[in-house]
Amino acid sequence: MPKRENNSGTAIQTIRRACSILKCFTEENPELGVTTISQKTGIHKSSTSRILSSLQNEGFVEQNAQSSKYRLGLGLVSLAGLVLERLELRDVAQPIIQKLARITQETINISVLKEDESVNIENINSPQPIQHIGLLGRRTPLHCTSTGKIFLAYMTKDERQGLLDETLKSYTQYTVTDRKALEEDLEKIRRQGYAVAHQEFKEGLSAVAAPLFDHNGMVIATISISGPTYRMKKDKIETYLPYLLETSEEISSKLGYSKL
Amino acid sequence: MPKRENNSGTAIQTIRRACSILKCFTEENPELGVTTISQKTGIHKSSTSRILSSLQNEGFVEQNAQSSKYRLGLGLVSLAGLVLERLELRDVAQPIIQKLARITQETINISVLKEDESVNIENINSPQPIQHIGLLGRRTPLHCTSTGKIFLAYMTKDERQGLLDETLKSYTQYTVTDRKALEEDLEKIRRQGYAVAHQEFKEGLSAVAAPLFDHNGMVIATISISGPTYRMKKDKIETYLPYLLETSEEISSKLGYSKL
DNA sequence: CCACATCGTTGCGTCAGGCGCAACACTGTT
DNA sequence: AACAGTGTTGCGCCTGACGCAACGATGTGG
Repeated sequence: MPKRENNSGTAIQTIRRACSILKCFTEENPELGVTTISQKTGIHKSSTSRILSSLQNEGFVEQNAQSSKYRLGLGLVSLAGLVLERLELRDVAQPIIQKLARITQETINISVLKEDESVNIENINSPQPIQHIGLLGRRTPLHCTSTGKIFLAYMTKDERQGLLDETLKSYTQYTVTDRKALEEDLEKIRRQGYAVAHQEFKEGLSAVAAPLFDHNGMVIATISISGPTYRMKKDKIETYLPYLLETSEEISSKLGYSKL
Repeated sequence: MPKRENNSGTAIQTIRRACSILKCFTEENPELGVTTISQKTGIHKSSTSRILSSLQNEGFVEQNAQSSKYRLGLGLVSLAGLVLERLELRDVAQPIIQKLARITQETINISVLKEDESVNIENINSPQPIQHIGLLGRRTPLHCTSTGKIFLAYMTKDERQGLLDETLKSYTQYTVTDRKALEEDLEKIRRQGYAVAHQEFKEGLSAVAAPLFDHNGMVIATISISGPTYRMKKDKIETYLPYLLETSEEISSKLGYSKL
């Protein structure tokens, strides 16, 4: 048997396998067949079938009755709900950002830093039906998102070095891949207290983000407004900014932060 | 080795074990130690430790650096996000219910039926900080919640028989445990097109719910307003009702439902 | 301040349980 | 009707997950 199928170190294989199967499902491929999964993961078809069947018993995946393809199950939502509940931040922030959502009519996200990515833990989607940008739980890179740059800007240079890859991956023609240019951008973000990103991660997508501080003055999360680039021009962003900063300050102060 | 640790049939033990470990975590006990989990599940301490370690590699659990206790991880949120995204209903409903949340200032939930429980797939919490009633992913019983009674009311009697236990479990002194009384309640709910529950599931908790129909005229979900009983008196509910029904009709029509 | 209790982790040898193989039932296509 | 595709399932082999016990770390009470 091949020693390492996808990832790290010492762990129970069955669990590693089960997880790698779960991770096959994406936004683009929400339903997958046994054979496809088997190919993607390199796990034998029979094992794949058995693992899926086990996961189904637990409600982690469901099987489409007609196509007999599998998809992720509601059991995951229950567990994830507990994770989200643990984050007091979310309780505090939710009512407050509703006002911001109403004013801007754009998508609002709250994200936390998890390893070398930021993870959305709360989102209110824009009522304007363009594209769903604010998927709950979505992970995005740090160096090319407004949210991520906030995290980078408010950590020490050493921490930053540890998290960023050698070469900054380019996602669009606007992605900043030069280390020095990024550092300058971060310096500017620290000065002004917010971060902007235009199409640095995805074409046609723009966002503004501000930091959320806890009682220790640490940045524990970010709040961001995002929307299609054509709606998020400079003047529009300048209109939103005071509301964004007001909101972030209100949440931070409820988390026990004082500016002193 | 004992044949059945907790649940059904033929499945890979490691996965069943891993899942039963994950399911140890609750709202009341969000952080657990290896020994505690081992006792709860009946799995040997060493195996428990190894399984947790594997799950940690996958981001499904995290370990508190100080106490070295475990808690559920953000990796689950990413997967659950994909589940929620799959439900087009959620995209459609989210912008619409924001208006309802603003008007009522109470907690709004959207739930779907999953086996013999209803599962919250979307919630907007009340800005009034009393208690968090609308946990995402929370599962609630059918016969004593406004949401659940909607599902029961709009299914056939046979389906209902299949889902309800022999004896209706009593959660509070107000829980309807008499089969006949429940049927009468459901009949009333069908007539008026909404369901009310006062403290039937939890003391001090009240809610009103209405059905959401898809293009086939099937009830696929419910929308509910919930809050503390002292705020949800009869007159208050009557004030909310037209807004609730208007909202549910708006969502249903966007799902392709027409009243004809 | 040390003995003790309790925590979570880890080598080790064993054997149960997960594995790959191949045959299977089933569906939809040529 | 033959076929290529799906997902599922006995079967027997052998690997890999298991329980045991020892370990280091932590903290607690005498």
